[in-house]
Amino acid sequence: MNMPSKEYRQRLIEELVEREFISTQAEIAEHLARRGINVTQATISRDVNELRLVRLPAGNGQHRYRSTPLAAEEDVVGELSQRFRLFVRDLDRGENLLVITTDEGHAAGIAYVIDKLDRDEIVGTLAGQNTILIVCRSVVQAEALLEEFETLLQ
Amino acid sequence: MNMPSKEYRQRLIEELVEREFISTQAEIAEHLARRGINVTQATISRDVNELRLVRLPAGNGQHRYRSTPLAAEEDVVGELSQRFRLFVRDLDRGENLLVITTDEGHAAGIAYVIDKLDRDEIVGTLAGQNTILIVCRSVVQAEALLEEFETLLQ
DNA sequence: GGTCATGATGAATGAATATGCCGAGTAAAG
DNA sequence: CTTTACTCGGCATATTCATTCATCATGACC
Repeated sequence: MNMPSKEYRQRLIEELVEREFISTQAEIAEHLARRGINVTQATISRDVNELRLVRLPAGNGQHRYRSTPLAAEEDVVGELSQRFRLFVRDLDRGENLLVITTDEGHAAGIAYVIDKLDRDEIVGTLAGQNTILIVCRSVVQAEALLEEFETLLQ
Repeated sequence: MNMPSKEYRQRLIEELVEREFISTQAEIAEHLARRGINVTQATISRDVNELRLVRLPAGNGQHRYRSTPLAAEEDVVGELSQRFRLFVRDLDRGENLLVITTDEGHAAGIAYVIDKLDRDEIVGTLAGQNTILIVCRSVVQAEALLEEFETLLQ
């Protein structure tokens, strides 16, 4: 019925909460209305749920809606870190090698994702059933990469 | 007045929400009560605010309090379905076969998980790079299984 | 002692959010 | 052209959360 689709509206909401200090769903509805999108709070509530937005207390009685990393699925890095979180068991470094232990059977999948990164410092990857070996150009680069991955995994 | 201080109570709350799946403040109050700490929802509300806890939507209408939206997710069936969503592209049925299309390289991983289910109605699974073939005992069972999987993915 | 200020809390209530139910629209199947 | 199945979203309401107001306890001060 409405040309501006649900998807479009939700994208606007995501942008909105990052750009502005939004503390209620009614407020979101107002902003959308100014853009010509008229929906009720009920709809916003459903959107907020699907987008997995969060109402973060400021500690002083104020609140602000924020998106969470858990919601960022379009974002490549976000998605990547999700997948990693799920399947990567362990990270280790030895010389210029990184060893990643994964859930059984997932090594090939993770390795494929890593290959797609097409990083210069990675010479190549080798995947077994639950282990990936990443060969880096240098020890220093291996360390840097390890740290980067660990950050991704928090 | 109360021996168990406000500070102590708040520490308990922080532990609690990380350890258990808590979705309302009333629930928090219950748990505390079992530990002999009797406070009302009003107090919990103030605590939640001061601790800056967050009520994170699971995307399916459920909520869980978390100490930070950035916190790692390690548990829960609800999140397992999330994992599948990331990797399962498509579900299809033909006769007594289910065909699952996955992200490139992930077929083996998903197939392994399915194998571990050890379901009677599954005769066996066959995984390529991005496709899994599940052979069921009967057409009816294939249909039921498909529906079950689809429910998991919502 | 009394008085004042402060902080924690509950009861009641107001504000904000979630949801059951229904109808409209749409697409696929028959 | 029906029927069926789904998705979306409004309305009304239920649920959940925040806040106001009053009370009690504590400590500082005179």
